[in-house]
Amino acid sequence: MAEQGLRERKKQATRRMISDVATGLFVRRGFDAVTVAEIADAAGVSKMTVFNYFPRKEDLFLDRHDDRLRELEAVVRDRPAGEPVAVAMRRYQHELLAARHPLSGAIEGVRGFWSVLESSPALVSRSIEQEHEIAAMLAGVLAEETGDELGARLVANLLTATLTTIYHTSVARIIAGDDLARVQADQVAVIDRAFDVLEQGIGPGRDRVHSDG
Amino acid sequence: MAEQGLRERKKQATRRMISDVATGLFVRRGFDAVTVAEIADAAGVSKMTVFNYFPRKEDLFLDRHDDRLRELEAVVRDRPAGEPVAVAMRRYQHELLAARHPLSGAIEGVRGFWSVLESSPALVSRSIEQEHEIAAMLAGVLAEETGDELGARLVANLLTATLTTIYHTSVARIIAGDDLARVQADQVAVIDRAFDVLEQGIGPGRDRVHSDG
DNA sequence: CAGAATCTTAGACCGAGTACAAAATTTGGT
DNA sequence: ACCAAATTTTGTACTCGGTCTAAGATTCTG
Repeated sequence: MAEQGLRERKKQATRRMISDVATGLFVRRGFDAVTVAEIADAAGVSKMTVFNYFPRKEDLFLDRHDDRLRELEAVVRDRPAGEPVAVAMRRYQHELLAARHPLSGAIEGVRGFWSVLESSPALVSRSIEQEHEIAAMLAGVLAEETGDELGARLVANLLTATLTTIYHTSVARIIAGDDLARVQADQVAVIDRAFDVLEQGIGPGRDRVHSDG
Repeated sequence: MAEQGLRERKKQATRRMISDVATGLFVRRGFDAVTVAEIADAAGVSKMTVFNYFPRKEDLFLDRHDDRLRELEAVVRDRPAGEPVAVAMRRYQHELLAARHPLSGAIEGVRGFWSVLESSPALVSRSIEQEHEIAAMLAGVLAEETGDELGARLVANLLTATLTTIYHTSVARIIAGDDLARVQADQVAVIDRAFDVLEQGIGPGRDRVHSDG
């Protein structure tokens, strides 16, 4: 199964090549200023081929989404039996951060990434859409586990909101020019605070710091 | 200030007329099957004028967004001093439901609305974007109140996730063919459950089931 | 090596959205 | 009521993302 034949290998290579060429152009000149025809040209390929690999122009830039979706699904599915989703996800976020993973948001590269993203409403819109796909996936997995549709959707949407808040907090600070090392250090507390709120709620109930149950 | 002059009144009328014509066409034939040129034609106006009032085609259908945004902002801003946002928002959701307001999601009309919405990815995408705008607005208002950026964003995003979950729950059931009266009755509990989760968190902490009062 | 299956290509085509300058309409002052 | 300024509407032409189709090139199977 590791062997895939020439055709499949060529396709993977072409896909990556197109994506790389496109990303390079986007970074240099901004998303909207680069046309698909231009990308095809620079990649030595026809416009149709570009769309063949990437249904929308936005997918040329946001092409890690599927991987992320699969990884998040694995986090939920493969967590120890009986462990609350929030606990597994909190741990995963800490791991991302510790590994200096791009998706932790606490990495130098987000500057370039974010400036391209913000350069285009279409790109922003698509990334929001991807966030929604994550929520839908989580809701599906959880509903499968518990059979409780409403509960699954509630948890999935709250969880997704938590993840994006954590990510955006880091990105915002790095964009603002904060020192990377400092942001990385602070993110540990950000993750914990976010998940504390998720687990204990926003209600004024008992003081947030402490749990009596 | 009630008097607005002929020009302003005409603009309002034209705007509404275009929107009505467009909505009619969308309902009959689906969003993507109707071109803007066609709408302009049917409305007896030029294509440019349509875009003059509605920057994107999607706005022709989702034109209540600004009102909603303002109303939600008022709910937060005008709530009794010291009252938690979640409490004010919960009350507001119950009011929407009691008033059989379209935005409660528990109303016959959502069928047509939703079928048009689902008929177009662009429309779905735009509505998700609007949801994001709501979250951003709430985050802004809350940050203004407390000065706590991270806390504001956390609460705003969780709150928005709660609102959309409530709405979608109702819509999904009505689409599925459930009896309207029954859905409306059940929504009271849905709202309370959703806000209970929001206020008390998804953690395993205290038993989630209790407290129906 | 032959034929089936798949991928790529060129070119025409569609619709959303923009640019621009001319024409129509409302406004405010007299 | 009339004129000039401000604003809105319109027609036309254009760009760009995305789809369609039919033909050509490449890889696969045996």
